[in-house]
Amino acid sequence: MNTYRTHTCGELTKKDSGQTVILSGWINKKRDHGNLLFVDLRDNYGITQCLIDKENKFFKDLEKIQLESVIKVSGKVNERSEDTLNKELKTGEVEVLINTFEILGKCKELPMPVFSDQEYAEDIRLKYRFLDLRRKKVHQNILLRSQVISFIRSEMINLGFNEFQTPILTSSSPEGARDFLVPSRLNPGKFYALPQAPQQFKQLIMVSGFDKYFQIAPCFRDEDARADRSPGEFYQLDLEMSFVEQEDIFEVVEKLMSKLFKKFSNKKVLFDKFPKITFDNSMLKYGTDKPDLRNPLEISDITKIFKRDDVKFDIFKKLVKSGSIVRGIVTKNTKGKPRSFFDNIDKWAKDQGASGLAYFTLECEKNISAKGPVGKFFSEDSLKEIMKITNAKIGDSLFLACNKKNDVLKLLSAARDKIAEDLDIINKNTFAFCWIVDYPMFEVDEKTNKVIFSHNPFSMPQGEEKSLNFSKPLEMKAYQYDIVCNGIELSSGAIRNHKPDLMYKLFSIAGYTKEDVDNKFAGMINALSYGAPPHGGIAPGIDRIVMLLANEKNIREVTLFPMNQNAQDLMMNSPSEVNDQQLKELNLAIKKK
RNA sequence: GGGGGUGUAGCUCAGUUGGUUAGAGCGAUCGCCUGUCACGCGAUAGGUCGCGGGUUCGAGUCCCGUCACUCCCGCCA
Repeated sequence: MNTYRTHTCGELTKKDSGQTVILSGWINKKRDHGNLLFVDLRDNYGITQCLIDKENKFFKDLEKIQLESVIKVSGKVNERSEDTLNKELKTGEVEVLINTFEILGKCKELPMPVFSDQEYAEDIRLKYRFLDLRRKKVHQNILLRSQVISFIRSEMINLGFNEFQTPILTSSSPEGARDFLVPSRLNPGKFYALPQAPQQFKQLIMVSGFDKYFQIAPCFRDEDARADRSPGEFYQLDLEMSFVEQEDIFEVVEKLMSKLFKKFSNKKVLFDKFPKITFDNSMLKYGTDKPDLRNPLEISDITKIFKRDDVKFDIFKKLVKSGSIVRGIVTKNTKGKPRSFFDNIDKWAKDQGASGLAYFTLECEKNISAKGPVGKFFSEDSLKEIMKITNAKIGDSLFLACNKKNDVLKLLSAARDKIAEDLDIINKNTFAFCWIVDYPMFEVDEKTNKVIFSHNPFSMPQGEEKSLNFSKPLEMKAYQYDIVCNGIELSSGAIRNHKPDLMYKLFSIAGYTKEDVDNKFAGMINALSYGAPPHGGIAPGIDRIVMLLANEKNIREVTLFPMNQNAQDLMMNSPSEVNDQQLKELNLAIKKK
C-alpha cells in the first residue's frame, strides 16, 4: 500500500463512507471554530474537506500549521448530513474525520495567496511560479495544454504522420528573425544557432522519403515579446507532407482544427470548410492579413470619389493628389447613435497617432444627404457612388481615413476592431477560421528599397516555371498561406520549392548569388538536387491554439514557466552571468562598457 | 529603439485642492468560538508611499530624472 494516500483529494464519495482512508495534499483553506477545525485538502485532482475536533491530540498542531503546507491525514470517511453538503465540490457529500496527521512539507508565509481569484503583479507570479501554478485557473490551463498536445499527437499519428525530433543546435540562417546563438567550444569563433523553426530539417525529412512528418517543435526567435508572443521560445505543431498540393494541406489542417476546437471548447466553430481569402483581398477588406471574421465590418476604397469636382472635401482631395488613398468602414444602421459614439471613435483614432477619422451618416428626406461634420462636402451624386462602392444604405455611417496606404491599412484595421467593440457586434462565442492565400513572393523593403522575400524563401511560386515573369517579381504569387482564427495568426505554411534551378533564380532576385545560396542553405540546396519530392506543410502555433481554447489574452497564462517581457526568467534567474573559465573555454570575452 | 499605463503594509487596493499621527479588506501573530465551506468575533504587529533630485513653510499628492512590471509600435522569413 502507498504510504501517502489510499485516495486522491478528488475521489471520495458517499460510497466510500465508513472506510478508513489516507489523503495527502496541500492545505487549501482552514476554517477554525476553536473546538472544531475544517481543513480543505487539495491535490491535482480536487479538494476534500477534512475535520478534526479538540478531543484529538493533534488538534492544536493542525490548528497552527500554515496554509499551503503539505500534510498527510488518515481517518474515516463520513457522509455529510443533508444541511452540510457542498455542491460545489465533487467530494462535497463526504468529509474525512481526521484521526492522525503528519506534516510532509512545511510552508513559509506566502508571498501571494494561492486560494484566491484575485490578479497579482506579474513579477511576483513569475518569481513564485510554482505557487501561481497551484492556483485553479492557471493549473487548469496547463492541464488543458497537456491534453491538447496529447490529442494532437494521437490525431496526427492516426492520420499516418511520423513524429521525429530535429536538432536544437543548428546553423544560423540569414533570412527571418534574429537568431539565438550558442558559441562552439570545439570550433573557436564559430556559433550554432537555435532553430527559428525546423524548416530546413522538415524539408530534408521529405527528401529522405519519410512522406509525412510532424513534431511538437520548440522554436527560438530572439525578438521582442507581445501579449500573444513569448520572448525567445514557443511551440509549433510542425508538419510536412510529400506529393501534395495546397488543398491537401488545407484538408488535413481543417479536419484537425475542427476536431480539436470542438473537443476542447464549447464555442461554435463557424465554418467546417474554412473560407479562403486572397492576401490582396484581405488587405483591402480588413486592412490586415489576419482578419477577425467574427467582425462583420468591411473596408472599401473610395479614393476615386475625391477626384470628383462635386466633392469639396479639400483636405482629403489635396492628400489624394499627392498620392494618399481614402478608405472607409461602413457601420450598418447607426443613424440613431449619439454624437458621442462618433466622437469617441474619432478621438480614439487621434490617440492612435492618426489625424482622426472623418465620418458621416447617410440620410434621405427628399434627397440623399450626408449628416456629420464633413457631410456637407459631398454631393448627392458622389454619395450615390459611395453607396455603390461600399454597399452602404440609408441610415448607415461611414468612417473615413486618408493617408499613405500603409498608414490607412494600419489605422482602419485597428478601427474595425475598435468600432465593432463599441457596437458590440462580435460574437465572442465562436471561432472563425480562415485561410489567407496567394501571398506575394516578393516585396519591396521600405527602408532599403530592395526586393526581398515577403515570406518564406523556400516557397513555390505559382504558375508554370516557364511562364514565370522574373522581370516583374513583385507580381509573382507564391503557394504560401496563413491560417487565422479570430484575428490571431496561427501559422504560415507553403508548398515548397523543390527545384534547385528555380530556387537559384528566385534567390538572385532577392540579391543572393548562387554561391550565397550554396553557402547559407548548404544542406537544403544540395539535398534538392538528389531527387526531391514535391512537398509542403504548415506549422500552427501550439501556444496560441491553447490561448484560444482557454480564452486567455496572454500567452503566459498557458505557458508553464514563462519569461517576462524582457526575456528574463525571474524564478530561475536567467539569463545570468557565467564565470571566466566558461568564457575562456568558449574563446569569448565580455566587452566592458 | 519609441509611445502609453501602473508602482502606497506580505497580497489586493483607497488616499479629496499640497496640510496634523497614511487607511481598508485579505494574510500574519495572539485570544474567543463544535457544522463551516470567502466561517464569525476581538486585539496586536506590519509603511524608505519604487528610487533620486527639485518646487514649497509643508509632497503619497506638483515638476524633472531614473528603475521595475505591463500593453502597443518597430521587429517577428
